[in-house]
Amino acid sequence: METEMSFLSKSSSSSSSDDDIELRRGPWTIEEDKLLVHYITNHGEGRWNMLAKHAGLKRTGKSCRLRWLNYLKPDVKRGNLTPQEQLLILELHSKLGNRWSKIAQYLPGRTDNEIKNYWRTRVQKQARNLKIDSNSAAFQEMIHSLWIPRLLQKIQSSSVTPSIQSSQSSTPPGFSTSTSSNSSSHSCSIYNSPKITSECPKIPPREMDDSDLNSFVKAHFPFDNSYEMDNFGQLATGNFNDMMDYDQMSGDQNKLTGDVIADSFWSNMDEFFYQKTGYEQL
DNA sequence: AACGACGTCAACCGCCTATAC
DNA sequence: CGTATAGGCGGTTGACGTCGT
Repeated sequence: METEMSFLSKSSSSSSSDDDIELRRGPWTIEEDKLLVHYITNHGEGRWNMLAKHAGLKRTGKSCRLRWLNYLKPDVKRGNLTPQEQLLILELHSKLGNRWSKIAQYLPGRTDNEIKNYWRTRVQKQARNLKIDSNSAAFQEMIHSLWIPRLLQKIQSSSVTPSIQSSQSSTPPGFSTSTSSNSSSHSCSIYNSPKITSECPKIPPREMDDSDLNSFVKAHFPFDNSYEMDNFGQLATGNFNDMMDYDQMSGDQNKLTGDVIADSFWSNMDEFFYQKTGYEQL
């Protein structure tokens, strides 16, 4: 790690002129993380350039801010996105486009960076494989008529597993827990699929303000941190102590819960597309 | 075992906007 | 009003891990 560290002369920066210290770049060390967390715990966040200096970090304010928001902040969630979260991202992206920070506002504990990475590595990959422009109407259609119903189905079928089963309240509104016999044909008209259940989340109209979006998300994707913690246990491991043993958390627990669902979902997706569309797989 | 291809994701870059002066 | 600075955002990069051959 340390060997990859590079430096940047601060003299080129217009934001500070007092000394010509070299700024570190590249991966953060545990020591740097500790300094940053300790400083923010005692003094709060903000004024990042000053913070970096006072915390004794040879980093730009921007770098500190990013490290804190995307990694160190206690409520940052780790682990694969749950099907609910994936569903919400698909929905919100269709409304908001590449406004990642806006989308992230509706996914507690998830960062814009994470959502952006998810979109580029998972969703855009599928578009590439299908040779469809991910911004095209055809791809949007694909998402709404195939992916989203499939995700809803996944959510529903996994509602009997511990990952989705609510420990204290009910299944989130918008997701049926009904054990009705024809659940396998579950789909939703709003996604241009042939069959309807009234429990599907309704896509808000194209033009929405923040309160519209908030209402939609609250009504249909009501997972907050406590809900996620209840249901996914170690999945939400965003505190500093846990962060300090990331070696331990690589895999085991995650694979027991939401990750299984997410992994199998994506691993099945290629096959699913092929069946539904006849598109050649690459 | 070695190697290359590919996927993931943390981190950086450059631009834009808001705010202070 | 104009300029400087900080913060925020989306796009991109590159290190590293995994998988297939």
